[in-house]
Amino acid sequence: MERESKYYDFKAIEAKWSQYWEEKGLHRTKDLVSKPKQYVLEMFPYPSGRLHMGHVRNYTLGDVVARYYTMKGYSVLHPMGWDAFGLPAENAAIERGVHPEDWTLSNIAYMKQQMKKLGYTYDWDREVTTCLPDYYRWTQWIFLRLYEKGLAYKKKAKVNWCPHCKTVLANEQVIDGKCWRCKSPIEKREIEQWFFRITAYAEDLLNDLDELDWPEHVKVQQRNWIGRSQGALVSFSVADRDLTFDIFTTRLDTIYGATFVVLAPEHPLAKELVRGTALEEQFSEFLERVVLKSEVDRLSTEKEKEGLFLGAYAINPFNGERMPIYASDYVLMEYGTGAIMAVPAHDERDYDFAKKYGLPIKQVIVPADGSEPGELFTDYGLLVNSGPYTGMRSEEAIEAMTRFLEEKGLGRREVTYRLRDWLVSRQRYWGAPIPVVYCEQCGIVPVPDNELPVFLPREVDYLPGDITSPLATDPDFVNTVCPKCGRPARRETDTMDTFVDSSWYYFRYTDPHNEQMPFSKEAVEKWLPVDIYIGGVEHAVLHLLYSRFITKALKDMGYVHTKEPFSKLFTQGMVTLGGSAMSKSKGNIVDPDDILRDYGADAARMYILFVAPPEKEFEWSQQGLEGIVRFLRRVWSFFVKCEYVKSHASTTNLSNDTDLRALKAAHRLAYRVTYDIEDNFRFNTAVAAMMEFMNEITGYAEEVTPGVLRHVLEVFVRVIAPFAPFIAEELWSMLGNEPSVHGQPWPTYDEALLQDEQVEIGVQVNGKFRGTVVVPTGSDEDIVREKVMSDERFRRYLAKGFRKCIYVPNRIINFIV
RNA sequence: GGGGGCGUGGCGAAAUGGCAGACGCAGCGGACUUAAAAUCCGCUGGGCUAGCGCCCGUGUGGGUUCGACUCCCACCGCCCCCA
Repeated sequence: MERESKYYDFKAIEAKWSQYWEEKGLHRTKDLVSKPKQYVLEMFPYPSGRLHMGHVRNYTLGDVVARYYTMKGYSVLHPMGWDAFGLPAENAAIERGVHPEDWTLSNIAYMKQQMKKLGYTYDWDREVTTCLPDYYRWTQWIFLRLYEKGLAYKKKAKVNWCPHCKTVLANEQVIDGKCWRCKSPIEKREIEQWFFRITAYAEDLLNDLDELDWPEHVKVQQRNWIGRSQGALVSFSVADRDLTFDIFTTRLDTIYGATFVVLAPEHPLAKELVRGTALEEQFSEFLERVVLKSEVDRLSTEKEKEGLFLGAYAINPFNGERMPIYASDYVLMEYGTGAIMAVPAHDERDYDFAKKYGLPIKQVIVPADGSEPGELFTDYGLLVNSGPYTGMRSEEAIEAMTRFLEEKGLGRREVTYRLRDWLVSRQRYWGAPIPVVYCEQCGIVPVPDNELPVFLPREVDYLPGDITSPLATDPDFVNTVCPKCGRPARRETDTMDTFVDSSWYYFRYTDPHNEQMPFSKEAVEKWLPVDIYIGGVEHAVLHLLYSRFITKALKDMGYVHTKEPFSKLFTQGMVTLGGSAMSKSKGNIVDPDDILRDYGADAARMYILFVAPPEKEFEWSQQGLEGIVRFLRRVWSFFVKCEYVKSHASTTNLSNDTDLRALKAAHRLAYRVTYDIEDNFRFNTAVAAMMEFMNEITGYAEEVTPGVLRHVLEVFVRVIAPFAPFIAEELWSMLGNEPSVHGQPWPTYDEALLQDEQVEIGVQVNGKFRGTVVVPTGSDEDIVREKVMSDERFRRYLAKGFRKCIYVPNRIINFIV
């Protein structure tokens, strides 16, 4: 294995070692029972064409972690795959006439080759591609299991409809309420669609967050998303009519202040109340208008609320007062019961509505601290004007009033969630077909397991021009026979949301070639949960919540042993250019190929790790890259200069003070890099530590005994190996060692060698920094004080003595005068 | 609208209650060179000073503390997510 050049020729080094690793199968998962396991996973990409810098950042982080744990002696699973169904493939088909499958598969081939160039340790024998039948077959299988458990069901829901393109649009295709392609305003249409009952797990999804080693802000986002609220259902009756309805409130304490009631326009009671009255026509116009509004607009506290009096009154069960019933867009049918009591004095949106429609505002809560309440006061406080509850604190009143409701049979305690069921139907071609058929005789019939997969036909019309799915245009696909009764039947033509594909892929990696099951329980038990999951913070809610739900459902069905898929999560920051995320449509892409060609994989990896802390967003800049290349070149020439050490055995037998200095530098380096990796992946400071080590050692290397120098440099090479794997391998052999450095143990450090004998202590007077003194490490206050007092420089500040002295060992001493 | 985040030199950043600016980029000066590039050495937050030094400085305003970039409150600006 001779080097081709005395210069740092990264192309030659990369070519040589990637071939060597491939031949030796270095990246294949080693299933060693004797070692503890570590499942290192990065969120798999959508194969959009080529890698962008965000991918490079994500996968480099994961690769360093995987390599680090391998060197630490773990049995590591580090797989990669493709989230390969999705809309862009269909767009490519429409715009360029390429078949989605061909487009996707060629993108995969390209991106895979890019990943290999970057030196990632993926076990490609376990590659998973969600758009291939041997994968989506199992996505369908999971759908069927959920269906059997009642966790998949059908109901009507709104879709976005573009009247011009005559097609159903995905949410991301609607921009400001307009079609992304033709800019015409979109409409809402209601059709029957499939849902997953994620709300059945709302409580578990919330509670189990506590056990996860996830960033707190992600947990907070999930908690808010689930949005648990504890409150009460209250039954109201309609005055002079034999009708009742339930409202949900979290603020039962304010019920004496209720002055009107608001129904969602979609509420069945609303229609019922206006039927046959003069208001009927006005109401249906109103309803039509509201239905088109987005939820964001409807819930806004800024946008004006629209309401319509329904000509009827409700009776407040606590005080018997008559309250007008309105329908308004700010109440949603999907949340709570679709009906609220409005308390304008103590709720912001009720207040705005009351102002607009001139409705009474009645104070029933005052601040507990006796301060003057404004017209609108939304906090807890003390009750006033509330009959027998007057004088109670809000918390007490809620409890007492709930008991009253329960005793009288007028209501009960209720917990509601903001979380809604997961709509999984997509009226698109490029996705996994939903495996059910519709039989006139038997109704909805699931496709039997032995008939899976339901293959996606290759040729269809992607723009069917009807409120239907592309698959519906293919009679060969649609027409089938009922698996139950054998009569003619129609297939479901919707495909599944791609979040379904990505909600279980981490299980498939453990057993990717299994043809009997999506995975064996044994394989999952061996590897799951994922020990460290790395990906973009933009997935903090959806993907991560869906995956948690699927895992819990599979656990309850006995297919897996774990109730949580990802023990530890690391969310990396975005890579931006010109202030926004790199994306094709914005044309702000930095192509990793250019970087690889001009600077090499090691430089690309080191740079992206060095330039910013990994959880933080960073604005791409090419300039700093030069610095990393210079560093690698400097390392290279230094090792060329030190090549003589290879004829000396590596040793830690020290002969002089410089040997000790060098050894200490190596131990400090090992300590700092280990600590930085363990402490939340602080790779930027880890790389800085390597630079500092180099800056130091190059100053006195020739004075170090060759065997000691060899030992010290071996520490350096092992430390840099996960970061810059190619050059590390080459440097390792330059030191006279056999490959591979990546099979070497991670260097350990000796605490005793981390401390210096002397330490510099900051001297403050009245908290102001005035200089330093050097004392032996670990000196007592007396010694330091003595040293300061006898020092000429501090005399002027301390001439009159001092009142107090604060000493922090090895850090600072502060005199208060 | 709701939710989540981020503000430190010319730039990326470090320091998470104890000497603000480690490490790197850019810049300036020097060495090498016929010259340039590359490389190497030195300087580099701002202001005042002949100099020793002194003052100011982590978005803004308050607070806690012997001591605050770090903790608390309010505000300003920017970014991300929303079935």
